[in-house]
Amino acid sequence: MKTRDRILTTSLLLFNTEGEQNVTTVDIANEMDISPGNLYYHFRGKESIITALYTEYESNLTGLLNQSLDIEWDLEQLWLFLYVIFEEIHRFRFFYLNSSELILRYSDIERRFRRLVKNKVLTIETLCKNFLDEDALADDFWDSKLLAENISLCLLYWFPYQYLLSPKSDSSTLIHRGVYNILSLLVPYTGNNQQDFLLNVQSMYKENI
Amino acid sequence: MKTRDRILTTSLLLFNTEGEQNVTTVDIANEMDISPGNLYYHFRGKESIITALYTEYESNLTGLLNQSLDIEWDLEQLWLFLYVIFEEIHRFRFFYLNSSELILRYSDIERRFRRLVKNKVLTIETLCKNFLDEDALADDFWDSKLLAENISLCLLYWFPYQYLLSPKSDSSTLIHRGVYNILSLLVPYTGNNQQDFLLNVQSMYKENI
DNA sequence: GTCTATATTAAGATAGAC
DNA sequence: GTCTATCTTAATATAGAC
Repeated sequence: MKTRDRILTTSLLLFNTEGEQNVTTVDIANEMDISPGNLYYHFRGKESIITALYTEYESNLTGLLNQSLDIEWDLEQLWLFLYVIFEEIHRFRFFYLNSSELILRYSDIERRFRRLVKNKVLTIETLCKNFLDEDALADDFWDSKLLAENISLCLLYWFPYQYLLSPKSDSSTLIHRGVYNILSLLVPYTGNNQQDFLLNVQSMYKENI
Repeated sequence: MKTRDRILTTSLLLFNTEGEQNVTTVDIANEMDISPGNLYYHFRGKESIITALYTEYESNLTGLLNQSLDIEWDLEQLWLFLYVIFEEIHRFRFFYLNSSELILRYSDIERRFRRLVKNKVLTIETLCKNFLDEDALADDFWDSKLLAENISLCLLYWFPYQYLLSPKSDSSTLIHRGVYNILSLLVPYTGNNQQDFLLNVQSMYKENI
């Protein structure tokens, strides 16, 4: 593994566990047993490491979101889709543990992160419309919009919220619970099959945990 | 107004607008046109300012939460209650814009913040049980717990989410939309009166905006 | 590509005069 | 109580040897 890649991997690990603001370039170099000077040979500084990480994350997530359009979903596919999204978010969770302050300091990432979130909300709205009973989503545009916003909010802040309540949670369990939580938000909009849908989701949850 | 109080007021303002990590003791002193030395006469440092602000916030919110128990709620009271909570959160929103990193650095606040959030979830659960149709909340304990968790998550991250999507939002509109959003989460659990409840909430929203 | 040594900058904090 | 001047510490960044 090349040093440049090791720097990215190590930075990601430290940012996720210690918080981006609590990690310095020297910390990263120490963790890798290389000198700070070496680190600065590969990257102009911390911001440029963060930008490289963000670029990877953005491209992964955009790929996932684009895949999802024009598909007729069943519950199992939907579960898997949400699972993979959560996994990706978890892999780069430091962006979320600190999104508000991070975007204040790095305005380039601010624009890109905002665009990505808006893209995410739109994808979720489309997905909901394809998946859910159209009659159950009221004519009033608020309903489907509110639903998509709440799902998006949950996707964004699920990990920060869970780490706040219990910092030592097991990540795989957290992801399963996150998927379950989002699917539970859909229940009221599944028309006449609410009871079935809920039972299916619950049994899926129990299988996977 | 005494200097000590002016320091707290100014710090709160700067923390909320610039982000806590982007504000130094010198920034605070400059904003007030006093010397850094003077600031250090009144507070041991930034952490001790933050702790003082947190103590005020905690005591305000605990008071609100305690008030709420053992009351039979109608929709109007509930609207007002949520509004006041959101106002208080907004007043000290810097804690929320950066909660994850902040608690990593200040472990005293970490314990207290976690306790407060848990207290909040419990209050919301009780409140839901009092307010909502008991039959609509399934026997399975997950349902009422999930609902309370989602409301709590929304209370915690409403402002960070909204500022992320549109940084220049008007705060009073944001609060109204936050209350509306939370009440909309309750709709599926209002039993046979769902339609009425939703219409009432919507008209209340339109009145208040 | 990598190291050591060092320069630069900024935040945090204190001492002592007024 | 408040100011000026100054110290300490830590993070960021670069230069030059290997």
